[in-house]
Amino acid sequence: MNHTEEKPATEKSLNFIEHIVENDLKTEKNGTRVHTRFPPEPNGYLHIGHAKSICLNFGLAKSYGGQCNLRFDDTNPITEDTEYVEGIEADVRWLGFQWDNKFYASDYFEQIYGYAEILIKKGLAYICELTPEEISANRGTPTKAGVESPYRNRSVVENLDFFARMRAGEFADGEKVLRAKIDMTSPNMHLRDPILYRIRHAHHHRTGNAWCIYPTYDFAHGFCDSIEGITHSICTLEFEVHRPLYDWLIEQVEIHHPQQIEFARLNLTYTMMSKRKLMALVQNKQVNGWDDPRMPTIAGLRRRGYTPAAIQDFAERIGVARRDGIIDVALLEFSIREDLNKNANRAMAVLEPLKVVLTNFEENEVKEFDAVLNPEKENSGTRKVPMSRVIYIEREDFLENPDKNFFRLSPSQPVRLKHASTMIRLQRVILNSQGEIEELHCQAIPEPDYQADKTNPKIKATIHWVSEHNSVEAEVRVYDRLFTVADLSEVEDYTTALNPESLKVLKGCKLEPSLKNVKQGESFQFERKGYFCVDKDSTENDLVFNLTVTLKDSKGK
RNA sequence: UGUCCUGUAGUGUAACUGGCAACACGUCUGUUUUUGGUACAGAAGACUCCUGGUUCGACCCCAGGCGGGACAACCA
Repeated sequence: MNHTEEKPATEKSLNFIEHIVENDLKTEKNGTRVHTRFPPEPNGYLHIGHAKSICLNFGLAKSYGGQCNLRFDDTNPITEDTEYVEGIEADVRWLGFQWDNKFYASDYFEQIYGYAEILIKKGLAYICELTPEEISANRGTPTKAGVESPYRNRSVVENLDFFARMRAGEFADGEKVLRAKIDMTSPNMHLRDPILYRIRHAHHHRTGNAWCIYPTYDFAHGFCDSIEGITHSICTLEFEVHRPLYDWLIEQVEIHHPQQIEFARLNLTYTMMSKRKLMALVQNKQVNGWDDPRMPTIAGLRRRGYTPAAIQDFAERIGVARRDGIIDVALLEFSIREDLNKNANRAMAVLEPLKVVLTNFEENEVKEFDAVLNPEKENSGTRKVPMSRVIYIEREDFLENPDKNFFRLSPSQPVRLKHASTMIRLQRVILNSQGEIEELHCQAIPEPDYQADKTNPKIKATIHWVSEHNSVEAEVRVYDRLFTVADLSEVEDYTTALNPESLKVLKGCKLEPSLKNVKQGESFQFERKGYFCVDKDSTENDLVFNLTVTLKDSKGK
């Protein structure tokens, strides 16, 4: 049977944007072209919400044989920096996408300036000398019309002259702006003579000091789309009210008219998605940088052990629509578990060790077992696991006074040691001076011997373990959600919702010998615990692992 | 007391031109299992926001309500 071909497109339901694209293709609105773009502002790092947009834009181009540009929306020199453009490029590539072209809004500053002159000549733009406060006051409110600027009806000649002198640097910041002349009574605030150009004597990360006036987002964005021949300009819902202005500007200048389409931004439970607030978390040291594994940034997710495949799968599953909502973070966790279950090799690691002496082992006796690397993957191979007189098991896997639902080791219940075909039966509990359990003495019984004696209790559980012999010590960072509240939009001050237990550093964890020579970024399933990856802080002698996500746990149900 | 957008199982997304409301996650059962994982089988869960209209037939079209969101940066 041949499984090479994809499912026919008709079997897959389309999202509303795909419906639009297919219809445009059918009517040849843009010929056979589909051209999208991902337009980040280089003023911060990308997060999982951006990943949704990246998957959407690049994905659309891919599935319809089109192109997708990466375009940095760098119209505000005071917040932008090359550090961020580099980070963004790395993140997009890491996610698995390659842009057809890389552009910057600043590439078009000269052309955009020309469009401004066209508008002025058409009597559709003017130089306004009101202060920011006056402009704001004159704009009115959504329910109250604005009033026209006294500078609104200057002559074209005067406007052209002032505009040239603005560019020449004759005026200070804020002294003058270029405004569109549209309608101060429009119910859409964005049509009340929006600002097109402002004076900013600031160094731009790409154009240096060539300009001291910069176009606003509204003025630049549609023109950039148009110049690049974008067919579908996809953005989030908050730009919906900007669309009439987007359309108006392009119509006045009479150039290629891309279609702006808005979709609902991603919201995730227990996750904050505001770039500004994420920046604050970093600056206030509530996390350890943009790539802190608790951060929803691409860099954070990468360090946490998330894979591009899992993030793409997640983006696919959540779909695209226009209604606002909030996705359960459990869906993201499902995507990464599904990927890692299939692809991560298994290893045994005891995070909170309890020493167990196997009393029937000789002092230097070592047995060795073969353990499969990944039971979900054919021919994944095996690794050697040694067993010696002293082993460690997870503290939580032993209970002196268990209830009915406890399946693991207890005074009356032996357990199997995974991969070892060996049962251990408790002989003695050794307490320290505080009366706490210090170590266990157990008898090790090979499985055939154990099963041969029909009076032995039925084995109910198999636990992981690590022998002292050749074991590796490591630090393991166990993460929990950064916030305690599911819907952060309902919290006035997010700092009150921070989870004090979002990071637990476990030291002295015992790992099996196969984990001795791991590489940074490598992922493993620590059997029965979860998926962990090697952190960048890891060195040859001091291993550090991050919890990516725990295994699903139905204990106690 | 404006304009625009938006209401479908707990969550998210489908349902093409008006024709049995489907899929995924989550939840719950069971089977298998040397991971309380995975896999497999199954279940519960929706007056499709409400009221009326058009129609043989409405999640879909129309009217009116109600709920949620966006918009008043020289940010994007």
